[in-house]
Amino acid sequence: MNTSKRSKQRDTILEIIKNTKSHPSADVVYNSARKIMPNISLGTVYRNLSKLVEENLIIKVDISAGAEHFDGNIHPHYHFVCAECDSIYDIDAAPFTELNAWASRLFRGDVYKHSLNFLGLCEACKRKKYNEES
Amino acid sequence: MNTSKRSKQRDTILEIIKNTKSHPSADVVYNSARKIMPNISLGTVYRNLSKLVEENLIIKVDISAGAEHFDGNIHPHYHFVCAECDSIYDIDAAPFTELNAWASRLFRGDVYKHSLNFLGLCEACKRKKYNEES
DNA sequence: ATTAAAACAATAATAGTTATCATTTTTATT
DNA sequence: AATAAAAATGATAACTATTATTGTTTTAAT
Repeated sequence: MNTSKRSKQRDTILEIIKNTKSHPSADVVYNSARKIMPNISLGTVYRNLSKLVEENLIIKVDISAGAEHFDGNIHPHYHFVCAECDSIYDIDAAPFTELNAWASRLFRGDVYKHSLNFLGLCEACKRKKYNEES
Repeated sequence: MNTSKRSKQRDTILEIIKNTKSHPSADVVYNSARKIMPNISLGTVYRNLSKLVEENLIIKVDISAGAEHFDGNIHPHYHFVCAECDSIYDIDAAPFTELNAWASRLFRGDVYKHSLNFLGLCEACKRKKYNEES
């Protein structure tokens, strides 16, 4: 009893996100989608991104950036954010599930999950900085 | 050689944040401040919050909420966010400094720091839910 | 007291997102 | 294949959070 109807727009949006590791924002998805469907509207992109998140087909990256970012990798994992270029990268490692129990011991309340973000300088920006200095 | 001049507005804003554990947003700080200085403007609140963060007198909480939230507790610590009421709580425990080295091993780039947020149900919402069910 | 830098209040502008609505598409049923 | 109800769409208005602008006031060093 799924109350949603398929649409070319949603399929396109899902495919765009599944085929990139760049954790795009709604606006970036919109511009990619327009190359395939020039008449797609920004509202449609936002609506479908929300729906895809609800359906657990994609995830919303839990970072405090200006805009929301989305991830086609739905396996639990952490993220790295570059302080210089704001790029988001996946950390390819299994999360520390025991952290939830750890927090439960310190806090009166139920702990459902956690998110762990690393901030630093990515390889590309590191290289750029090195070249500028030399 | 500090290029900033003191103001009653900034002192008031700092005091408000230092005297609460509620991790207020700019808007909440603005409304608190207006009770003390009715003519303070919202722009002044935003400007001073940014400045206080720059000066490391307060921190900006690293969560992906609708609005920014600020914390007078400048000691490194993690946060708990309630999925029901969006309240933010401090986790009173020393951070796992070794996580940065762990991430460095998995990722080509320099890791400066990390932020760890727990999501769950706070004690107050837990109690509320329990009373509704009974 | 003078003066330049900084901060201010008021408000306009911007970015990101959500809501509205008339039209089109999907999908289940005939 | 035709019908019809539900859902999705494009266009656009509205909204929320934040930043920028500007003329005036305050601060603090001389």
